[in-house]
Amino acid sequence: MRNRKGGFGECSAGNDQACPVEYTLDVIGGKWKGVILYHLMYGTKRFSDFRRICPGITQRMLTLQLRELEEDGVVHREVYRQVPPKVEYSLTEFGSTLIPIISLMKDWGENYKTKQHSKENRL
Amino acid sequence: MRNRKGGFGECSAGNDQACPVEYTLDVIGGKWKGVILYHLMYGTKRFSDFRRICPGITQRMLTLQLRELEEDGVVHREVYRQVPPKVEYSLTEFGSTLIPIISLMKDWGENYKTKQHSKENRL
DNA sequence: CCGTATCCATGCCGATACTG
DNA sequence: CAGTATCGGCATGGATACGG
Repeated sequence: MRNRKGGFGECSAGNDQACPVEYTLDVIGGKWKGVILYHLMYGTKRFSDFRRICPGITQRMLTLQLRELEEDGVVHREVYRQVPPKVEYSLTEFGSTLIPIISLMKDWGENYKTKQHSKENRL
Repeated sequence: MRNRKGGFGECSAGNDQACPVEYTLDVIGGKWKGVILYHLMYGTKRFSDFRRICPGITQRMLTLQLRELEEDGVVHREVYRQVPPKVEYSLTEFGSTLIPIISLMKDWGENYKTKQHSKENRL
């Protein structure tokens, strides 16, 4: 189970005591999931909103990542049956429990992305 | 720059205002980086320690992930020139700034990995 | 003990075209 | 507007053998 995208490594493969950190990364660590969750923190978004926010992502990938987040119960998908179609994505109550983590990652990224700590720059 | 492993998505590709969350995920989001950082929180580890802790990871991948963490300045690699060789890995001071995030991810994983929130189980 | 080198299968992901 | 379908390149990562 939960092997869909290759998943993140588990210590003691198949062990129930596998690192809890990996479980979390399995939920939020997808290539575009960080961006998606980050923007959902600030409110409901439509499919086209994400396409505008992240021009780099393809329809295919956006759909796949949103579906996985939905599967994991962190994102809610509300379909309005009308023409033209309208779909709204939002954090579920469960997904909201991720907000402290996303916020911390946002803060950390803001603090350190400008400062270069990579080895080559410290030589 | 920083395109080594495909990286995580950036909103407004090439924009400096790209999501800070993605920068963070780029550092800690590698397939095995979560496990590695998780265990380094509790102290210095040797190469062979990781192999014991994570039987699923190959030497190749372990090396690659450790090198990337070293490149990013979050992990320090101490080589003892002796026979048999001995190499110790530890968090740098910079790497320690990630501890709050790793800890939160650990807590979240522990709290929710047992409870099933995935869609199929909520039907 | 701690790696590197090489080969190669898998599948991720982008590009493109098409549908309700 | 919000997707699905299909194809294919190529990076990711496993297996194995070898080096300091």
